[in-house]
Formats: sequence, C-alpha cells, structure tokens
Amino acid sequence: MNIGDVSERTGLPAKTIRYYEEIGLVRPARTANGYRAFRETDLHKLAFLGRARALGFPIEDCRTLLQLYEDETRTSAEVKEIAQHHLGEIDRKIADLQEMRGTLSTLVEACAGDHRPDCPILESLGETVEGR
Amino acid sequence: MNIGDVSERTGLPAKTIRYYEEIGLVRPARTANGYRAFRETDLHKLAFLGRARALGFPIEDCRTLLQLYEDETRTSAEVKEIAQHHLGEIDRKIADLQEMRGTLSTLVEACAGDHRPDCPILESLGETVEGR
DNA sequence: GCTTGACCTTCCAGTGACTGGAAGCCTTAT
DNA sequence: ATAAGGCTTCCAGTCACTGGAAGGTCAAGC
Repeated sequence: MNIGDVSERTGLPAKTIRYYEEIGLVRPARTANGYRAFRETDLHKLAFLGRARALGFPIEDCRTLLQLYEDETRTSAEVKEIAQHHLGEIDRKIADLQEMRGTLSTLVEACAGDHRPDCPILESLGETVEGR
Repeated sequence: MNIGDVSERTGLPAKTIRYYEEIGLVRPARTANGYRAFRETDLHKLAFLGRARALGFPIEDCRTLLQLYEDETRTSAEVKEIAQHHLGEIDRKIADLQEMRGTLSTLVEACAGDHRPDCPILESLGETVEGR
C-alpha cells in the first residue's frame, strides 16, 4: 500500500506519516522504485498513533504506548501511569485556560465595543501596580 | 535600568525581554557599554505584554493591543474584537481538552493498573474498525 | 511511443514563543 | 589583580508538524 492510501485510511496527512517514519515510529518497507510499501501492521500502528495523538498524548508517550501495546509482558499499571500523568496535564491546561477565560470574559463584557477609545481591557492590561 | 532589574520588576525572564526587543515589541536605548537601558515606559510596555501573554494572547495580538493602547484614536470596538476572537479560541481549546479528558478519564477508570497486561486503554487505542 | 496528470521521493525552511548554552566583554568588590 | 556576577551576541533546540521546491515514477489515453 502506498502512502496516499494509508493517509486516506488513517486520516493522517502523508507528511505526518513520513515524519513518523523519520522519528522511528513506523518502519515501512520499500518497493524497488523507492516508494514506501505499508503493510497492514504499519497501518494498524499508524491508526493507533493517530488515536493516541487525538487524545493529546505527546509523541514520546505515543512511542512508549506503542511499545507497551506490542509487549505481551507489559502491565496495565505501566499504561495507566502514563495515561494518568497525561490526564493531569490536561487538567492543568484546562484550569489555566479557564482562569484566562474568566478574566478575559469579564473584561470583554465590561467593554462597550463602540467608537470611543475608553476600554476596560486595555486599562486592565496597562494597569500600574499601586504603591512603591 | 538594566535588563536584570526589568526582569525582576516585570517577572519576565531576561531572555524573553531580549526576544521581545528582537521582534520589535520594545526598543530600549543603549548605554555606552552596549547594555540595554530601559526607561519607565519600556517597563510599562513589558508589564503590559506580560499581562497580555498571561491571558494567552498570541504575540501578534499583543503587538496590536500595545499599539491600540498607545493610540488615542483607537475605538474600544477594535480592542473588543481581538479579545472576543481570542476568547473564542480559548473556548475551542477548552472544548478540545474536555473532550480528550472525557475519553481518557473513562479509560483510566476502566484500567485496573495492576500487574496484568490487559488494558482497556491500549485496547481502545488499538481498536480495529469493523467492516471492510 | 508520448504526453499528461497524479502520484511518489528527498531536502530545506518555517511555525510560536521562547529557552539553553557557549564565548566573551563589563563592572564592582575585595 | 582577580573573582563573581551581570551583560552582550549568536547558534541551536524545543514540539509536531507543514509548506514548498525539484525531481523521479506510473497508469491511462491518444
């Protein structure tokens, strides 16, 4: 199977698949003309990677997860730990964004959004801290 | 004022301040020995940038916001539009993360996390789509 | 047999917003 | 005189791709 078919079937851009090969996540065979020749196992791996990435796992986590997936002597504890750590990161990011959202939405609501220059958003950003 | 003092007073790393100069967000004077000489206005700008960045505005938005801040003929509508757009981005990111969080936390809860290899997380990632 | 178009290949550069580190100059205190 | 600490520039690396150029390959149609 050529890269175009794999791209279509996995939903990953061809560029991304080449990149994954470059960093050693997949090792497709090559045909005589130099084209990558993907087998079903490669396709399966790439689909796995696509789903792991869609859950936001960093590439190195994906690499580890893939190794664990293929390792029959793994323990689910190893997998769970990675996932829990990642869940923590997600929670941290959500909290950060919600904090930003809170501040920003208050400011946006307070801003008239008209032709005048007065703007609580800029006032807040330009605020001089009181006291020396 | 030298970069170290500015760093301390704005909370921005010196590296970041130099980077902001490089991309033209601030233009500190220089003393005879080549050191950056920051004035109060520079400090004020950098503090503004620090707060805008803390709200997650991309650098180019920060640049525009700073220009508007210094432009007496601005309208609050211009500012509000940038802020609203950014708020939309934040909401999108939160939604993405919450979606990931939902899937992932379900999987984590379903995973025993013990010494056995059976793992719903890996099973889900490796899932083969049914049908040909 | 030739052309056309759709594939495929590699390689290089750019993204965003820094961050780390090396090599070297300047200042201040001892 | 020297040592510590601060400052300078410049280059490379981060993360996970993405865009684009230049060129090879293949299948279909004439």
